[in-house]
Amino acid sequence: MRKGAETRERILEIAETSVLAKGFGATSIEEVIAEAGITKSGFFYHFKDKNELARALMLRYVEENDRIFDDVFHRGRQLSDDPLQSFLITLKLLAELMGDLPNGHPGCLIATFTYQERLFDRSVRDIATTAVRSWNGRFSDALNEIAAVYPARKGMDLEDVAIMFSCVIDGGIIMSRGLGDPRVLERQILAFRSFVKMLFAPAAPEIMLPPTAIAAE
Amino acid sequence: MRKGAETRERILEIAETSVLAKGFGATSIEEVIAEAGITKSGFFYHFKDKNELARALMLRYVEENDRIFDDVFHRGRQLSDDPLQSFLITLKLLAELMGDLPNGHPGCLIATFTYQERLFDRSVRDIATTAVRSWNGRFSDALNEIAAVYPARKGMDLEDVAIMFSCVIDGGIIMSRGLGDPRVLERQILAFRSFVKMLFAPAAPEIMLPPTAIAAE
DNA sequence: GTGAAAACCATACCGCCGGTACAGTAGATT
DNA sequence: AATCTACTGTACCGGCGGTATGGTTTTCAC
Repeated sequence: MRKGAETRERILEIAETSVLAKGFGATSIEEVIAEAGITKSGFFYHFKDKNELARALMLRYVEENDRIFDDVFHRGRQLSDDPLQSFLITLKLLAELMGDLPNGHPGCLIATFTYQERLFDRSVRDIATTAVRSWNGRFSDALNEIAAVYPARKGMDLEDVAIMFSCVIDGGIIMSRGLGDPRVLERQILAFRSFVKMLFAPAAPEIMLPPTAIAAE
Repeated sequence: MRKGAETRERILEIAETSVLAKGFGATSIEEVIAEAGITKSGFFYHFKDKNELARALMLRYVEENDRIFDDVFHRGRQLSDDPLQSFLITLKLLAELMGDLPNGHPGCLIATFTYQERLFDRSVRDIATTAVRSWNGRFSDALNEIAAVYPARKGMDLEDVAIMFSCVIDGGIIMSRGLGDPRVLERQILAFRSFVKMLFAPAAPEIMLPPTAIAAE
């Protein structure tokens, strides 16, 4: 029982690394089981086919990410009562988190999967869509809370700004890899953070940095 | 000779569509040749192995993208002498271009390939890296030209802003697919455009829209 | 400690695919 | 007429996803 969960977890860990490096289609079960030290029968005991592996990978990734966002948003709210400061702190914490990864961000499973959608059935894609919507909703809520206190610049849809954050993260991961510089992602999140600051503090930036701000520079 | 180039092009077109939908590893040569109406021997006459197909796809994609950027930057410069207006027009043209695609953007080959790097040899990856650097350089140059005329906000590295545009495009493509809404990409480019406007026109937005601006709203 | 369920292993097999090899050919070019 | 281009046809190899089936060990509940 516990041992079964451990093996399952090990399979998922190995598979995720491979998927993020070669893609799902090029990730062979044989290779995964070789690294996990089990047999093919052992693999198919845990996952009835490759699609179920995909679904499990997706679920695992989404849950892990939810935990991270929960944590970082929670700490942001703890460190300031002001919604803007709170969000800026959250962004800084996230940037630090990304920057502290030794070999850069391992990659976003959602991104890989959207570029291989034809390989999965609807259930897998639905998990991804739901997760993305929920994360965007989180950012959107945070921005709307800020806008209720501070007047936002006109002509900017906050929903689009929320989605842009997801774009910057996924794009930042790709650019980090493509340019071979792991720090790009961290810098991108901080650049986005600066834009958020600009968005809500157009005229007098000094006013926007009350002494309650802790992590905000 | 001409016929050979035509067949080669047809193979590349079919392969690219498949790669963007299923990934490179899951794109089978058999499937490509079936759709192209040729035999396996015919395929290997044009490409000595799958890696050479990857390289050809990459080169083709990079060249096509270069042409698009050449065109859209050129038109931007034609429509205004002011570097800021010129860049804003370019961004708007690009957004329109993306929005006019009937089924949304087909996908960025660079993005797929960076998520499948282990499948390709160095030459393919080098093409991608060089291309990304050159595009970022383009945006960076444009931003620096603007900064020479308009004072940019402090605390923002223009290099990061340039890279962010690439992030927004690649991220926007992923989000468009993931959310099932092709218009997300267009909206993201326009949102980034608004940020650029904010970056260089902090105090008085009205001044930044002289009558010379044509496409700028 | 025993019995049952969980967590595997061993073996054999199918069909598809990437890739190689090699021989042949229709049509355009020179 | 000879040559080159752009293929077709056939045959083969090994690896992989996936199925099937039967056996074995480990773990846990009672």
